[in-house]
Amino acid sequence: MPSAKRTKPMRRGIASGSAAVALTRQAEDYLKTIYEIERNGDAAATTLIAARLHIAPASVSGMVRRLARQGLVEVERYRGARLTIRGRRRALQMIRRHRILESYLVTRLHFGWDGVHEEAERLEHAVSPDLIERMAAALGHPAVDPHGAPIPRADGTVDDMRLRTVGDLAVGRSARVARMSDRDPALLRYLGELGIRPGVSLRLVDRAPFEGPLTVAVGRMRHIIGTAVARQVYVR
Amino acid sequence: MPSAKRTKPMRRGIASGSAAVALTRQAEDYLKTIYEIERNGDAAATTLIAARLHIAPASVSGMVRRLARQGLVEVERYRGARLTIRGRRRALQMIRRHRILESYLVTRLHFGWDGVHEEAERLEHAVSPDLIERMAAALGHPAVDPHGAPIPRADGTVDDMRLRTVGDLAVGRSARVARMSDRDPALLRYLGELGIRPGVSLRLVDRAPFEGPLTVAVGRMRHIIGTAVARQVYVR
DNA sequence: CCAGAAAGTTAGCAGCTACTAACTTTCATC
DNA sequence: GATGAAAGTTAGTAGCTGCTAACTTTCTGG
Ligand SMILES: [Mn+2]
Ligand SMILES: [Mn+2]
Ligand SMILES: [Mn+2]
Ligand SMILES: [Mn+2]
Repeated sequence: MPSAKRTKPMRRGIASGSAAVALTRQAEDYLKTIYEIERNGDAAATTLIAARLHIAPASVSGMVRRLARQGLVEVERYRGARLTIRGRRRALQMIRRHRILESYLVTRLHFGWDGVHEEAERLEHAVSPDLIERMAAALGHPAVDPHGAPIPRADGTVDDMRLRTVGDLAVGRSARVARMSDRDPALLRYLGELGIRPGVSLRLVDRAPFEGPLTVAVGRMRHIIGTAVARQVYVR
Repeated sequence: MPSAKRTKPMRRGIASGSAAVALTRQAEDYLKTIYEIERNGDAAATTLIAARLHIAPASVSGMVRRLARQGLVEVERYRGARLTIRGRRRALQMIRRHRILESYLVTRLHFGWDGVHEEAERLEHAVSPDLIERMAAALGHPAVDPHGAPIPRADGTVDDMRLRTVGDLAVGRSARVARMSDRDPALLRYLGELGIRPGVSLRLVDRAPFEGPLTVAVGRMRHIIGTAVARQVYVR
């Protein structure tokens, strides 16, 4: 029942400067992954991409080459991949879709913030730009998603500043929770139980030596959390 | 960013009787197509499947064999394919997804009834059962989609009776529009302009000889439509 | 009944994506 | 600077899905 099928990706849409080419689901996920890794400064290393996507490093080499052939990344052999302008545009488009979807599903269909990521991870490859913009409009064009992540605008811009984590906080300092990783549902449920969510204020009360657990005050509760958790919670 | 990837389809969900196996987008569309063709009584012929999916007949032979291997269809060589119980269950699940999606997109996100089919055709493969049931609940468990097609229930039952078309009507008889094909956006826009939509009453005023055009009365308007159009409008 | 047309199948090819195994390059450490 | 570990690449394999070309089966009309 589909309207068309191609083995080769086909051109789609009107496309202003450089035409938007149809990519596979996998290619789109690679671009997002490379974007996220590159945010830390360096080119995206094969092993990091592989780990994030739960695939073997050998598989990444092949896909990265295909992406390079399509002009979406630049590769320096044995060194890693960087998005081209076109690649970054596409990555940001996918991230916009993902975050609008998460926002819509949580606010309009009462998804839990811990399960919504997986659903968005699939839907982002199937929605049309039209549907995404309708959802965005229905929500009043939100600036952040349910996990506090900034939503890229339709024009391809984002305010994606690097934030400190609770782990970086000095003892005694307060901060407002800005954002947290949405990848691990169990972590999100745990943080939810602790009352740690975007917008909440907290204070680092104590830090045990040798990378030990941290004591944080949230409201009038105190919680002891591990460093792995503290590194996933971004504050402002 | 996906949680897992497999080359081989993997098992998913809990599965009561026979486990629900993950199928590709293509396999799911084949099952739907075979279901629709089989509604006319006969086994689904290779050429018909191919025409509906816009692919070459030779490609169908291969996929049908794979579906047979998975126990979703039974094939009689040179004769056509029929869904097994499992295949029909899966087809109906996809049709439920498709129609709930269309209903949701039209009523909640103001999609036009002419464009919504294409969007649903992609989304149906990406949504979780959970999301579909949330949408169904939000809509109050609708019985028909925006084109008048019955929505299979979550338990796998449908009221999918065969209907007559406007073309079958005797001159002078009235009938209520029940349903129409949703495949061709241009046809839907045309019917919309004529005021022909599910629920509307119409009367066949005249029929020109030799399979000629039909005159139908809709409200106090009269329209002359071709037989090809008349065959796409189902009445009760 | 039989010949040609229509329908259907098989074979061979290609691209995508993932895997493992084997090899190469780069890095880190002494 | 050598050397072993870590990172990365290539080669070969496999399944899915589509294609065209060539072949086989079935249908149809005289
Ligand atoms: Mn997410
Ligand atoms: Mn994804
Ligand atoms: Mn439809
Ligand atoms: Mn579909």
